[in-house]
Amino acid sequence: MSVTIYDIAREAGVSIATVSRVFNNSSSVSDKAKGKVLEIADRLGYHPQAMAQGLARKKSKLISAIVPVISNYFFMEVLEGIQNRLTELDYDLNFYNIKSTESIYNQVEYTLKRGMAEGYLIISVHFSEKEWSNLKKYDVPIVLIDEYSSDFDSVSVDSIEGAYNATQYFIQNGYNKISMISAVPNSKPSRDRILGYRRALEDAGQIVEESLIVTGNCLDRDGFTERNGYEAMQKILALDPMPDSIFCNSDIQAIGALKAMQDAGVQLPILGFDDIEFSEFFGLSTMRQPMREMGNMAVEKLLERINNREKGITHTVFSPELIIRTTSEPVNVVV
Amino acid sequence: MSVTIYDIAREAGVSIATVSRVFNNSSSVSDKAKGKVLEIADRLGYHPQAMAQGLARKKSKLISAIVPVISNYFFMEVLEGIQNRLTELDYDLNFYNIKSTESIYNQVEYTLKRGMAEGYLIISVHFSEKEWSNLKKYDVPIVLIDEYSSDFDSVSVDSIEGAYNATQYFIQNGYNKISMISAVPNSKPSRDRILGYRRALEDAGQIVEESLIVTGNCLDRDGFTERNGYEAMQKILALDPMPDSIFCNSDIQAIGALKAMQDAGVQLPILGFDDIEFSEFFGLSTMRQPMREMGNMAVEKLLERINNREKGITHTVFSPELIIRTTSEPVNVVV
DNA sequence: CTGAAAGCGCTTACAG
DNA sequence: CTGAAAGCGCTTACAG
Repeated sequence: MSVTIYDIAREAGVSIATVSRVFNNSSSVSDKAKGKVLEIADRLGYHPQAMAQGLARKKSKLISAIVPVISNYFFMEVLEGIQNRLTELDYDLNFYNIKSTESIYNQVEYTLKRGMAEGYLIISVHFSEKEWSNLKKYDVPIVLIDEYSSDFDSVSVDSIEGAYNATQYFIQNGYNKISMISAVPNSKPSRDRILGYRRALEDAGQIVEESLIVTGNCLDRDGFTERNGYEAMQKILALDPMPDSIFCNSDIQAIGALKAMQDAGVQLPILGFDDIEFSEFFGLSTMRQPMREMGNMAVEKLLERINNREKGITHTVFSPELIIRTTSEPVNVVV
Repeated sequence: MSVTIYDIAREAGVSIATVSRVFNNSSSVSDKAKGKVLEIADRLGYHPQAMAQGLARKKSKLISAIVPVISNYFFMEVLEGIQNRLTELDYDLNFYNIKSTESIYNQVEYTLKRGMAEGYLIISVHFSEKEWSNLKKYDVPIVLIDEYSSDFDSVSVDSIEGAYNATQYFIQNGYNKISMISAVPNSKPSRDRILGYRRALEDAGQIVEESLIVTGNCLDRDGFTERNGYEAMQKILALDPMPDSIFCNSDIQAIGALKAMQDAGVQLPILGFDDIEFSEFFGLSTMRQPMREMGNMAVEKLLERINNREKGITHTVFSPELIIRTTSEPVNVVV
């Protein structure tokens, strides 16, 4: 059996309270007692048990992250930011991958109810305002990442602004038949990016042609895949007349689009969204989302919320940053 | 304050034991009592608290995964396999990202000591046999993934065999100046793959030229990056005479290598290792590691171990599978 | 089928 | 600086 506070108290000839104290270095303990306890604890390989501490303290030092699917560059990088900040703060991270076979809402609710963590980070899951406010009743600290609800703190990127600026970049460079590769319509980021694209065109006095907004047939992961981008680009290439440039929903789709262009022997300027690790390598121009920073910031907010349940709800919105590399240039260098 | 078993017992006019029983559907409870408890629990939003259950049961329903760095395709896919199997089994997953700034051994040891989880999955971390056996003293269920120690259960892929077969593929197709892109020498998988490469050449009576085994200058992530592959390929292209084919340590490096070839306007047959999601899309021929399956299998083993601490230690080794797409062909189609 | 009670391993006022 | 004691929220023989 594992060694407990009792074992080491007995051996050291002190009370369990004293043992507990040396491991919490809370109130003062005589050097003598401390030394003895530490020595014995080390010899016996003792370590406080997280669950018991959690119960007694009524806090688990545990944060849960809930993501739709782990193997996606965006989540991965956000998660890395989260995890790094959390270890610095001596918190553990546990995470839940939403299963696509069951109701997302139920899964999130279930996780929240279990009450294992002190707080929750919910990434890229989209609910109606009604659903979000339903979740409020669990009265547990939550911060949303890449999503918005007036009921919870959130950190996200301004997709509309990003799409607007990306589109404007093309406009300012003289393009006037700008196509957009989008994703599934019920994806919030995708909708916002379409919105930004539209506004930029309208503000420039260009008309918005619905036929220029396309997505691929493969709708896995809401369409955020190379395959989707490849298919979307094939559709674009079949357009007559062809667009003169492409703003793409996500880098991963842009990479697929680049391949489609290459296979077709065509080169159109293209700009992505995200700036995943691959992008720099491929020379992909893009709107960068500061993913790790978002993860960090979300942790910060969550901890503040945990320490002060009453503070006002805040929403942090990062402005994405336009990164011009080669693919957005007139004669781009495809991979 | 959150509602407890006491609140609902009081309201239902039963003992806390009864309440507990309905939530464990262990022994029998009268339908009447059960109904009342359930109704009240639902109304009050009650749910058993994981930590208290953990303490009382002396098991946490929690498994920890320890990985060197989360944002890497290999880990991601393995993690996904793990997570999926775990939710099916109603276990939670929490994970630790090893920080590169501190001793890996200390970090692992610390995590083990905390004793929060019922078992641990340790992925791709390399220790000496001495270090591994040191860890044995914590007497906690552990299974290793992509790593080997005689002290613990493990699941991995036969890198030597994989490299052997990949190299042999080129040999059988008439190549006789096969180059290899490797990674840092202290990476076990890389070492094994070099070994397999060597043996295949030797068995075929070809001499092994050390100058043909190259890696890039960028050693982040042990060299498993596009950049490293790009740099390595540049070195290979500078060789005189040039090799006639390339076996590459990892798909991610192979993607970098493909780009280097393209930038140089050269096409040499190349074969990777891993079969990450990108690979199919790029037409990359490769030795597939069944990453998700490995994750699944590791979970299976860990649970068996948890339920039977005394069973014999086993090592499961998957044979990687040769996937021929286009890049290994004489005139390959680079992206 | 059900309750009283002990126990899981720790923390933390409280009193000294 | 230190101990006795209550409490964290649940589970589980034990007895009925």
